[in-house]
Amino acid sequence: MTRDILRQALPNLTDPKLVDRLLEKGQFLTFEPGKTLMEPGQFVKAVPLVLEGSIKIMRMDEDGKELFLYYLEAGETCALSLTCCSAARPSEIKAVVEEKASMLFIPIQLHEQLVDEFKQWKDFVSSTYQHRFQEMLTVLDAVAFKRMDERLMNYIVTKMKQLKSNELHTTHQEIANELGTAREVISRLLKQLEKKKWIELGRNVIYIRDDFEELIAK
Amino acid sequence: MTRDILRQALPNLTDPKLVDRLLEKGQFLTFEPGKTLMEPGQFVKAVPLVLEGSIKIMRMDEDGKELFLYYLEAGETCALSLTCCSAARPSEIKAVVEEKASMLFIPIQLHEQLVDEFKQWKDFVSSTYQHRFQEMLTVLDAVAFKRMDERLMNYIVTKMKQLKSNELHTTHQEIANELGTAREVISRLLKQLEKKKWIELGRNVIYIRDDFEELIAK
DNA sequence: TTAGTCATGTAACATTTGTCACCGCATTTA
DNA sequence: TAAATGCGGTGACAAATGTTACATGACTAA
Repeated sequence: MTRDILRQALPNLTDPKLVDRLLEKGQFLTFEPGKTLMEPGQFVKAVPLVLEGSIKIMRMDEDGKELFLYYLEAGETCALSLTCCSAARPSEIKAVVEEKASMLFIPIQLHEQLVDEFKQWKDFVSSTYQHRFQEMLTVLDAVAFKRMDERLMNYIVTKMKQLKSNELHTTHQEIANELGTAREVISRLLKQLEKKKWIELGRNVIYIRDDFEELIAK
Repeated sequence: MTRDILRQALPNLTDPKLVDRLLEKGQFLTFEPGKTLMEPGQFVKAVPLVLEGSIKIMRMDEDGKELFLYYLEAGETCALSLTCCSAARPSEIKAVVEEKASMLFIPIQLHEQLVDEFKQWKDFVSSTYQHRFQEMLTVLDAVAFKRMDERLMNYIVTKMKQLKSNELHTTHQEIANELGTAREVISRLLKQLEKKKWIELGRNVIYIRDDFEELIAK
C-alpha cells in the first residue's frame, strides 16, 4: 500500500494530516530502469518524491555532453526541481531511472501550501537544499581540482555503495558520459587499474576488489 | 541610517515588523576591500546580509587552490551560509570583501523565527536558494565543459559588469587563483587576447575594448 | 641611490586529456 | 549462417594545461 511505502521511505513525516494530503493529491507512479523522467528544457510541474529505487541526475551542455551530479535515493527529492518549479523555469538537468523506482509527484501548488502549513515538510525541503548544495560542491571539487583517474576511482566507489555490489554492469561509454569525457579515456584508465590488479574487466562488467576503497585511500 | 540602507538594498522587505526585528537583533558592520570574512573550517553563527558593496565567494581545495563561485551583491545573502548554519557545520568556502561593504548579520535563531513568521523572509530565503543553485550550475558548466580561454573571457565580462568599468585593476596571479589555474596560463591567454587587440595589458591593469562582449559572442 | 620585491613575459618541456583510425571479438538480427 | 552492430583495446598524435626556469622592468623601502 502506498501509505506504507511512504512511511518507510520518509519515517520523519509522521504527521498524519501531512501524509493524507500527500497521498490524496500526489500522483503515485512506478518506472523501469532506463526510463528518462526529465530532460533539459522540459517544464517541471510537480515535485518528484522518490519512495523506492533511485534516480540518476545529470547536467548536460549544449553539445549533449553529460555530467553526473547525484543520485536521488528513496526518501529524497530533487532540489533543482524545487527551484525550477517555483521559478516556473525549464529543467536544467536530465533525470534517468537507475533502479526500478516508485515515486510520488507532488503538484507544485500543494508543495507550496505544505511548506507553509507543515513544519515537517518545511524541514524536509530545507534539508534537501542543504544536502544537494553539499553534493554540488563535491562535484565541483571533483571537476575543478581532481584528475580523471581520481574521479573514476571515486565514481567506482560511489556506484559500489549505491548498488551494494562489487560488480558494475555498465559500459565504458556510459562511464565516460557520466564523467563528461571520452570512452577511450575511460578504457585507458580502467586498463591501468586492471594492471594494478585493483579491478578486473569483462564485457559489460567490471569486477572490483573488496578492498578497493582502502587501496585508493593510500 | 541603517533603516534606509536596508530599505534601499531590499525593497521587497516592506513589512515594518520584519524590518524592525532585523534591525533590532541584527548586527550592522562595515568592511574594507580585501577583508576576509570567512574561511573554510570556521563556523557560521549568523546569516550575512549584504546591504552595500560586494563580497566574493570562493571554494578552496585541500592544497589551497581556489575557485571563484559568485559575488554577493547588495540585497543578497549566501545560500551556503544558510545551509551551513542550519546544519551547524563549518564553512565550506572563503568570503572576501570585493567592494567596501556594509552588512547586517542576522543571528541564526532569529533567521529561523523569521522564516516561520514572515512570508517575505521565507520568500527571500527561497529565492536565494534558487539563485545560488543557478550560479553553482553555471560554474559547474564552465569548469566541466569550457576551456580556459573561454572561462577567462567570461571572467572578464563578469568583472566588467560587476565593477561597471572596462579597466580591471588586478594581477594575473589573482585571476589565476579565481579560475583555479596557474599564473603562466593566464598570462599566456591574456597575451593572445592582446594580440587580437581585444584588450591591452599594463602592470596591474587590463584595459578592455568597449565591444569586448560582442567580440567574444562571435 | 640601491637593493629587494613584485608583476609580467616567455621558452622549453611534461603531463593530461581528447581525437582519430582501426582492430578483433561477441552478440544480435536478418 | 551471414551480416550488422556494439563493446572494448590500442597506437599515434593533437591540443590544452601545468611546470620549471629565467629574464626584464617597475615599483618600494631602506
